[in-house]
Amino acid sequence: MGMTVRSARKAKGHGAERRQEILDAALMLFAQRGILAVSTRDIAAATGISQPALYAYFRTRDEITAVLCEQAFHDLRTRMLAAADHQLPTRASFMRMCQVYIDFGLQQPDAYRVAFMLEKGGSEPQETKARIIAAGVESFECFHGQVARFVAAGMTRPGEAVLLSQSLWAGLHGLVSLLIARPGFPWADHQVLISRHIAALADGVLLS
Amino acid sequence: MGMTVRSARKAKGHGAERRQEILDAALMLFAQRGILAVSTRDIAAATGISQPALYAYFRTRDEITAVLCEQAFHDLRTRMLAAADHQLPTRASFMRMCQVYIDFGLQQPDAYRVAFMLEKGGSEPQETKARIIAAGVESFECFHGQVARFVAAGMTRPGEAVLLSQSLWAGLHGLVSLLIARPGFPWADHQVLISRHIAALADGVLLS
DNA sequence: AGTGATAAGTGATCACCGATCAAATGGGAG
DNA sequence: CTCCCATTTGATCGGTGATCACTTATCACT
Repeated sequence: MGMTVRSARKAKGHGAERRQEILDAALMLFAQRGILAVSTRDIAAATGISQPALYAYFRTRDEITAVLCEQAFHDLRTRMLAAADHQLPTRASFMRMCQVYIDFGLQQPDAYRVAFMLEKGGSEPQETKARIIAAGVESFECFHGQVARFVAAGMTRPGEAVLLSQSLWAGLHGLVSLLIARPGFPWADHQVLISRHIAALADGVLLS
Repeated sequence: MGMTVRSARKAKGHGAERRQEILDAALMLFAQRGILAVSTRDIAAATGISQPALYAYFRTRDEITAVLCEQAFHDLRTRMLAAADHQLPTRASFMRMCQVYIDFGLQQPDAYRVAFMLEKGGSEPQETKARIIAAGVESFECFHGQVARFVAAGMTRPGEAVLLSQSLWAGLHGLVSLLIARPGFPWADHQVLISRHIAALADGVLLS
């Protein structure tokens, strides 16, 4: 039955590779059915191993989502840095930065959900939770560094840079999280709404 | 044993009252332990009935949260209408409206979470889900009505009113949801951050 | 009062979940 | 060939949401 998959797996499986296979399978299932609807047994079956074997690579189910989250945030940092490189701090580059953030959220909704929208679990995954928050903080600091460039260029309205960054981040997050969480809402055209939103944020943060 | 509670319950229990008792107990537990950490058995025990009895009043666990959500949104509409009554559309009243929304979210974080931040459940609580979204839409329309007053007064930047409303709503939601979902983040002082955020939103929406 | 229909509540149970355990498996060193 | 140890597994634990058949209490009507 599962022999073919099993034997194929056994050929390789140097540990680290297997770990990544699990992550790949989990990511696919998360995107496909939604995070909460995927069980450890599903992930194991999709990977071609038994359910207890997962726990040799991850201490808990939440750790799988946490690692996926970290990977996604590494991607976000990469994107933001790539978009900012060699760009003068103009209003256009400000809006481009905002666009990068929103695109990231809409293209990786599950990672975004885990990072910023997930319910505080009842138990105490303190350490796992801390990793997710740390990944978010790291990305925010990258974001903050970008905003600081505009502050340093004297382009922003008065206020501490950290206040501007957090406010702007909240403004971006609001649209991303609502579009993700409530796709059934009677939204205006996404592109129009996003560009109008970014323009409003720019008007709120930058000097006119 | 549980006799005292049982007999006390049985004295009353006209159905509708019991239903509200369940809602009250659930709301308390949700606020106390977090939504996901409360089981139907917990709610039943707190109400003084057995767990299957819940299903005589609510078809599923999610319906309990949905009803609580509807009640919370009724409260939000009441607050917004009360705050807007007899107010001229000035920049100050605009910011007051924003403050009302944010206060609501921070004071009723669990209801807010259910309404706007909850994960799309894997199964199909289509009808229950629809009720939550409908409650959210209803509140948004109230919100939109308020924004429309500022548009009609010619105070806003160009753009369709619905675009402005959705963008502004997203801006407010972003701060509320992040403050709720990530209390451990190194936020700037809440009050300062909130007032700065509201000011930025006003600058982004209203004409200077 | 006695009786039967009706509503309400309950214990037992189902399938599933995340997580853990002792036992089985299988490839590499001697 | 044999031993060894890491890896993998079937079985199982406690807990979850939900459903079932059964008991209990209430009340209208003869």
